Amino acid sequence: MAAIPELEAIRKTQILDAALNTIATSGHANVTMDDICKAAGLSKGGLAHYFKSKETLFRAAFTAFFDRIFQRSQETMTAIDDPMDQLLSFDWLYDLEDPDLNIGYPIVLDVMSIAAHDETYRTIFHDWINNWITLLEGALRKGMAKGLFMKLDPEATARTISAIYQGIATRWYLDPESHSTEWAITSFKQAIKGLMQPYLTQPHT
Amino acid sequence: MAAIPELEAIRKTQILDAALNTIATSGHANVTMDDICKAAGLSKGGLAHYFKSKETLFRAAFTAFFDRIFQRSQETMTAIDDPMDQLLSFDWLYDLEDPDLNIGYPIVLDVMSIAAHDETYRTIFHDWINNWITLLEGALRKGMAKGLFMKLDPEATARTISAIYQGIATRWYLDPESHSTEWAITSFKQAIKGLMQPYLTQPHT
DNA sequence: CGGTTTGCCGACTGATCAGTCGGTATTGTT
DNA sequence: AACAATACCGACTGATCAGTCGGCAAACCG
Repeated sequence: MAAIPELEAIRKTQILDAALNTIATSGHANVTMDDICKAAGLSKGGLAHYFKSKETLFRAAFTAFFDRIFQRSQETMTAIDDPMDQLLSFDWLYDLEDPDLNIGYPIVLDVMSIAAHDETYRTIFHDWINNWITLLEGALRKGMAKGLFMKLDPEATARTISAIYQGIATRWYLDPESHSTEWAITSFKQAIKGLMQPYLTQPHT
Repeated sequence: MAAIPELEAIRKTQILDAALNTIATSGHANVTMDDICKAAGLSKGGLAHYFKSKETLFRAAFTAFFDRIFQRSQETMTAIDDPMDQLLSFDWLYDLEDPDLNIGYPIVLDVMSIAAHDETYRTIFHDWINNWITLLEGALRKGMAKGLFMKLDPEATARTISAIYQGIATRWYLDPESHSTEWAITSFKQAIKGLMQPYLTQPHT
């Protein structure tokens, strides 16, 4: 019997963290179960006790990661009051010192490349995006309610804004030599402000 | 001896095409040399005669693909005169009927995910982006020379524009259920027009 | 106490796959 | 004709790896 009842939860997060770190470092295609065992400090059999197969583990790891990122986004955004500032609040994406992001970029790129061939991963991606959209949509609706933004399609606009963030972030991460952090931050601000400009009832400070 | 002297070139493109199609269908991580042999109508030994290793073949295939896409972009763009229309000329990206693009999206996503862990692929990505940037930069410079755009940083702006295209295209491809083609086209036009708005000397028709 | 369950170990197995190599056939050269 | 080089074949090899399984130890149960 387990000494502590929460052992299972502890082990699972321990394994999921190990999996995420290993995948982020080597890429999902190059990761073996042995690598993850080593990173998690468990044996093959021990790991098998908690996750039946590699696929199960990978999916759980990716899902766990996206949940974590969503929490972050939500917390950052709700700490801000002005709707326009909320739309622009994702500058924390451009910080590789942040451990979540450091592993996050490779993970997201891996998930997207798998999603191109796998229905299940497409769903994971879809769900993640939808969370993101819900947050941005909230800010847009609030702005309309407050009379700051004119009438617009909040979902479509939210999708455009998040796609802009993602496009710029991908460049910034994969080719930092040509895409500085200043470029990234200036770019997303200009792009999003430019997009919102026609809908603003008053100039944004 | 070869019956026809161009045999080598023929075989190589035949193999590269087979590789690209197979990778696009299954994802680079799931493709075996045997798969490619079958697709190319050659045996293992036959294929080995032209490409020494899987890595060599993959790199050659990806590079060949990016060259092809660059050609396309260049041709499309030079057929257009107005600089602002040139910036907006990439709506051909949003057409899955196009065979190049049909295989192109999975390929690009694969390359990006590999690039996250592999210097060589980062270079391939970097070079591809730079080609793209050069084209957009040309349009921006022409616009400035013509007095249509006010003074701006052409490289940084070109990078922002192409990042917007890519962000929107990725969404459109991976989650079409939530990102319609109309959304994609409206989005990139709004975003790019919004971005350029402050620099326009006269309203764009 | 004996018996059972849980947690974990790591050697083993079977499958997969990249790359090799001896061979054949066709074309060209002398 | 003899020889050589190129183009291609496919059986084989060695390495890798996911998943299995028998076993052990510690904790709990009756």
